[in-house]
Formats: sequence, structure tokens, C-alpha cells
Amino acid sequence: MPDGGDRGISRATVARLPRYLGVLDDLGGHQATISSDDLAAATDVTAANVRRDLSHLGFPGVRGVGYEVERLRSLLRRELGLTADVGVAIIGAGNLGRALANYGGFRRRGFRVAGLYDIDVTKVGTEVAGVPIRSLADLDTDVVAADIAIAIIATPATVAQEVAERVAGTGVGSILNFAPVRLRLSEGVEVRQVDLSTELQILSYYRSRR
Amino acid sequence: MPDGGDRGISRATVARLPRYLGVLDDLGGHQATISSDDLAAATDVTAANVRRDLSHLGFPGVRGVGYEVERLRSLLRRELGLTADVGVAIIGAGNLGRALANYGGFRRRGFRVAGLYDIDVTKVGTEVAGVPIRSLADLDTDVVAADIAIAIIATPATVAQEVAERVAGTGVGSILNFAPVRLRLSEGVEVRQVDLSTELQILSYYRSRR
DNA sequence: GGCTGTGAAACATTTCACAGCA
DNA sequence: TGCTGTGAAATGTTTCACAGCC
Repeated sequence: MPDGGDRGISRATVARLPRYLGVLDDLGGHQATISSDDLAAATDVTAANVRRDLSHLGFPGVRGVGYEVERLRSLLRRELGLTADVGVAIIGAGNLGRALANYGGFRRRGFRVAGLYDIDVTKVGTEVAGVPIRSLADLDTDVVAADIAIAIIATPATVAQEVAERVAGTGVGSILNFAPVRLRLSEGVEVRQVDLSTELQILSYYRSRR
Repeated sequence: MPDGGDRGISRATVARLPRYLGVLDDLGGHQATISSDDLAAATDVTAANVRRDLSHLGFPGVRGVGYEVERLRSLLRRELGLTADVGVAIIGAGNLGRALANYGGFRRRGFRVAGLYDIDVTKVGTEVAGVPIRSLADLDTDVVAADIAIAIIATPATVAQEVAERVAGTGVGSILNFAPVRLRLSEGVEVRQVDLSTELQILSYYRSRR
């Protein structure tokens, strides 16, 4: 795995960046610097691993002191593509879609939830946690107008594939899929799958051998 | 990483078992056997990796033919601790809790959603998707009476730690936490964290460099 | 003295490639 | 012939341990 400048950070490292960022955000300006030990303790990572990660990012610490919190925050945001705000559309205004719209963590990091999209006309026009519910038919124009970069699929599994194809057609390049279906899409669309049942099964595995 | 018998399967392998199981479940008895190539294609894993995983589980295939679907299904279920049904409690009857109660994927694998727990007395006594909403005060007795093995925390972040400690006190040994807080619990409780915002940030990372 | 930065070792995981069996 | 099972190599990731700097 390459290091230094900016490119080619390992997947394992990338997966830890949001954790580091979360801890720094929670610090709330009470500390100017943080040591690898402290950052490690707050994130369930080893100190050596923290140092290795930050060195991969090319971020310098100060020996005897630690890492500058504000500089590191900026770097992590930049690295995660959160410099400008990132527009997000949530597809499906059922319980899950509404839960996601309510979920403060998105706004807290630089995401802007532009809309909830549904085909149920009785829902369209209302809003949830300040997020307007709009017709799925409006998505194509909204993607451009509201600068939507990522779509979150929160529909029933039965329609997820169809909806995802429609979403991909609007030019949205990234999809986070919560429906328990493995989406098959054309090249060029980045899909990430979150399967709630998978997490539960893994937990069950570790539970069953104790 | 050890292999063979039953113990000491690597974490990476464990993380793939639910995927394999999901594919086999979706087959619906239309195939008696499946090759590593087909199983690989359906799960976004390489064929060599599938073969290695199954060999770690000590599961034998038939050369020139493939793996017996039904036998493999049983093995995966057993391996994941899904032989008897596993009782699950969802803590928090907000949008997320209700979404999880609605989510069919749990029942589909061998989980039994025993109840939704909340402190809001106006909700208690009603039900969601056939799951009764009960008072958090009843959890202690229900854990024993309804044989609850896993608790899913779907409360606001602000109360998650407090609720988790309470839950841990009931003897539930495994917690799946959806609140965006890193829980600190005593030894002996297995905690698994799902952070929706983390997934979105990782997607954002890969989006930003294309 | 405290903490970073990093070679080198250890460990984990994946892939290659092919022998061997049905 | 088609596909598994697996050594061996390659690759990826973490940890150790300590020199070096503030």
C-alpha cells in the first residue's frame, strides 16, 4: 500500500477516518492537540495504528506533544470529500427513510439532506424533520437543481433494484443501499451495501461461541 | 488462521458467511448444488476465496459438481448460531426502531423479534408489524421470559449509553448499536456498532476521487 | 520526558495455479 | 471435462520496538 501525499490510502485506513473525525468533532475545541494514545483510546484502535494511518495521510504530528486537532480535522474532512457540503437524497419515505432523515449525524458531518423521495402521492408535499418529501418523478431535475451527489436507497427490497437503476440514470454516481438486495448496476456507479441483517448474523456468530 | 473443524474461522470469513447464506436462501430449492464460481458471482467474492472459506469450515464439495446447497445452508446456519430461533429486543420505538421491526430480513434468517421497548407510555401497549411495544421497565423480566439473546439499540444518541448499561444489566450478552455513540460497557458484553454516518462518509471518500 | 515516525517482523487475507478426483 | 482442495506466493494490515525530535 502506498503512502505519503494523498492517494492510495488502504481500505482499512479509510474505514477508520470517520472514527477519528467523529472523536475530533466531539472534542468541541477543548483541546488544541491530541496524542495518538488518546485518539486510539477513543476509537478502539491501537496507538501504533493511529500513527501509521496519519503517516499514510502525510499528516505530521509534533514529537512529545501530539497532533494539532484543528489541522487534523480539516485534513480528514478534505480526505473524506466533505469540504463543500454534499447533497444527499433519500429514496423511500417509509420508516427507514424517515429515520434517516431524522438522523442528525448526516448534517453534523457535511451532508445536506436535500429530499425524501417517494411514489406515494399522499406523502408528497409533506416534510419530515425539515426535509421535504418529493415525488420520485422529480428526482431527475432535482439532482441537478439541488446538486445531489449521493442517493440512499431505503425502499422495500422488492423495488430496490428497479429504483436503483432509475437513480443511476439521473447521473447520481454513488448509492448507499439499505435494502437487503445486492444491486447490479452498470460500471461507473459506486454502490455500498449496508445489510442490517448481516450485522445481526455476525453478532450472532460471536455470541454462539462463548 | 486455523482451519478445519469448527473454531477459529477468520473474521474476514465470518463476515462473508451471511452473504453465502443469503444467496442460498434466495435459491428456493431450485438447485441441488452450486459451484464456487456461481456462489462467487452472486456474492462479489472470488471463486478461490469461496473455496478457501468453505474449506476453512471443513465443508466438502464434490469435484466436478460443486457444493450441496441444503447441506451448506444447514452448516452456515449452525455456524452463525441460528439453529434455534434467536430472540431479539429492539430498544427505542422511534422511526428507526419501527423500521427495524418492519424489516423482514430478521425473521427471514432465524431471528424472532420479541418486542420493541420504549419509555413513552403513549406508545406502550400498541404494536408495530405484529411486534408489541412494551415498557423498558419490563425488559428485565422479558429477557428471561421471552428468551432474549440480543438487544438492538435504536434510541437517540443522547440516551444510548445509559440505556445500554441498563440493557447489559438484564443479562443480555450481545448488543447491536445503531446510535452514533461508541458504547463503553463492562467486559462480557459483545457490542457491535453500526454507524450510518460512517458508511456515508466512506462512500463520500470513494466518490471524491474519481 | 513524552510522543511521533517508521523499519522490520508478525500476522492475516487473498490470489494463483494446478494436482487430483468424480 | 469440470470443479474442488490446497500448497505456495503475493498482497494487505497490524504490531513491535526504538531512534529521533521537541
